Amino acid sequence: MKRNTRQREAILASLHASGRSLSPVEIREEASRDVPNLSLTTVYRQLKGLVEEATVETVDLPGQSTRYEAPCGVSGESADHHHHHFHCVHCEKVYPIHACPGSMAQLAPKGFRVERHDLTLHGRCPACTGKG
Amino acid sequence: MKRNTRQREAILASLHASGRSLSPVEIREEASRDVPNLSLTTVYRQLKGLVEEATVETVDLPGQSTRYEAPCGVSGESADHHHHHFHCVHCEKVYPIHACPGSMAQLAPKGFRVERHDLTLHGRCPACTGKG
DNA sequence: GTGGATGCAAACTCTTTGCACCTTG
DNA sequence: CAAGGTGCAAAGAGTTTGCATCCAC
Repeated sequence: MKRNTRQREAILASLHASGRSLSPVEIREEASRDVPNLSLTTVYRQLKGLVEEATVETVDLPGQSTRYEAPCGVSGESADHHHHHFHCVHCEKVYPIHACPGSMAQLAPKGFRVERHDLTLHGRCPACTGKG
Repeated sequence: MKRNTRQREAILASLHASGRSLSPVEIREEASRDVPNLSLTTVYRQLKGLVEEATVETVDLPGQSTRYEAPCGVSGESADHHHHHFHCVHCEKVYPIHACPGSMAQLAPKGFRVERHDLTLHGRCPACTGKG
């Protein structure tokens, strides 16, 4: 995955433009505006390559299939900026949350070594607080 | 799902005996000792019924398919006791954590209404802290 | 020009459904 | 005995792979 193909550019553009985590299907929908016949296969293959080269990050939320996001541009920090996610139960969109409650190590019983944590908030995004 | 079949009993027994969250495949492995020809189809069907009647709870962790657990017997509390999970990155087992850092509502940006949160700790369980 | 990238179709994995047979109450 | 449950096989949904063609460098 080294060449700058139209497909690759369109996929990256969709991720940067959205500012949130997208599923492969969402990416294809967005990128299809630039590359009409873009196949899902190509989306999956490009994402795999982009994740390997750390240009894109995977986002795994409970009960959902993997989404992808462009690393945030927070003050010079690069790719692996630690953050969490907000999942809107109404529109199903996923937004980054650049905050963290801190170490969770004290929650585990003795004998468990905590190395990492994932936190997901569920609720209504600003656009959906009044709906349904 | 109202009858007490051998299959149903074996599935429930495997969940209670384990004390942790099991995948459908793990459940079948355990329950197969009691019911040798137990089909995965039946496991899925019983789990669906058990979840509907709140006898069993689903556990969704990031990047993994749904697991199931018997509600804990913590001091008279019933089915929907709020808790989190610890995922061992070595043996892949999932353990309940009966602790919670409390409300996470303040982490979300203004305009987001937080209704619920999921927290998953990753690391080594007591049996795996020395291994690999 | 050539090796990497693409798109289609087929393969794969996980889960659900259709259907004939079996079991519980 | 009748309604519900089981097991097999097939169907679906999401993701990956094989292969001939295409295109970026």
